[in-house]
Amino acid sequence: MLNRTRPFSHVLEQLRSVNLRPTRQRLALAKLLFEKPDRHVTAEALHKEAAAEGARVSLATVYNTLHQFTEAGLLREIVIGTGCSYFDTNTNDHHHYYYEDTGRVEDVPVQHFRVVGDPEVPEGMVVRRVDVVVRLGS
Amino acid sequence: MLNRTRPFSHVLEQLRSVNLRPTRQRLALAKLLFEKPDRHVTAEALHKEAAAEGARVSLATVYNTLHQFTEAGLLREIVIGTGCSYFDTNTNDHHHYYYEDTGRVEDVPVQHFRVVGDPEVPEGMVVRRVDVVVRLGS
DNA sequence: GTGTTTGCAAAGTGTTTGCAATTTA
DNA sequence: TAAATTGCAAACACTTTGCAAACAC
Repeated sequence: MLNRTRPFSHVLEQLRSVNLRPTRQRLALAKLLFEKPDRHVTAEALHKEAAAEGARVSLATVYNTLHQFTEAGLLREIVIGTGCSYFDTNTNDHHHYYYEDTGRVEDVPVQHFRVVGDPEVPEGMVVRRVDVVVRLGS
Repeated sequence: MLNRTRPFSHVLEQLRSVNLRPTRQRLALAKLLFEKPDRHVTAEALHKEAAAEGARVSLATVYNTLHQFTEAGLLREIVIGTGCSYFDTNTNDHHHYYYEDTGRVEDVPVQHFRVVGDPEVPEGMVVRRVDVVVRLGS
């Protein structure tokens, strides 16, 4: 079993390397995000979580921080419905289950499910990413 | 080569079968959607297209109609960014290219690109759909 | 005529932005 | 102290909704 928790020193380094100051807000959010492995959070959810812990962070800052962390390579943004974005703490190549009833997002164990073949990309185009979402109902 | 254009009589039948009256607006939109094969439209784009043809259809009606057609099985809704929904006239199982620069959506020829493996779905859950989006940049 | 559909304008939702006050290095 | 960051409230983009007038059968 791989431990997917990201060491905190690594988070700090990565923030430094993109010139993001480790402010109280960013540290609080980073703790919530990276102390447990494989999280999939929405901005709203993370905001509530922070509030529940007593960390005062405005919703606007949560949005800004999630995007800054994404640009720094600490998070991956995934879009599932038009409703809202999810942010995934696992930045490795992998796919997702989406539970339509609860809105929950989970990683698909990559060995069980793969995309094969060459997508024959048009001249001058590059594959930036392949997103796979398995929509589950009951 | 498969002709993916949907015969108009079929559209009419399908509307009847779900108790949607073939109104002027629905017919105009259906013409725009199904007279060419493999279209990927947003509500805004379809609205503009209708206006350009002189068909007066309100944006609210375009939204309603797209959803009604989707429920009737004539369209498939695809989500790519949080921005907006695309509606695809190809309801067969297939995947999509997304051109990040232009926002254009295109079908991936299915023989070039497949998803393999068993997604090991949790107890009581059913795979409703697997969405694959290949994001292209330059 | 009766029930359906439309269009408008208003409301809704998730997200972004402008800017003064605050914090960090 | 200079530059970065925050929080608020307003702005935003896309979408949905309530309701009276218009339409289809």
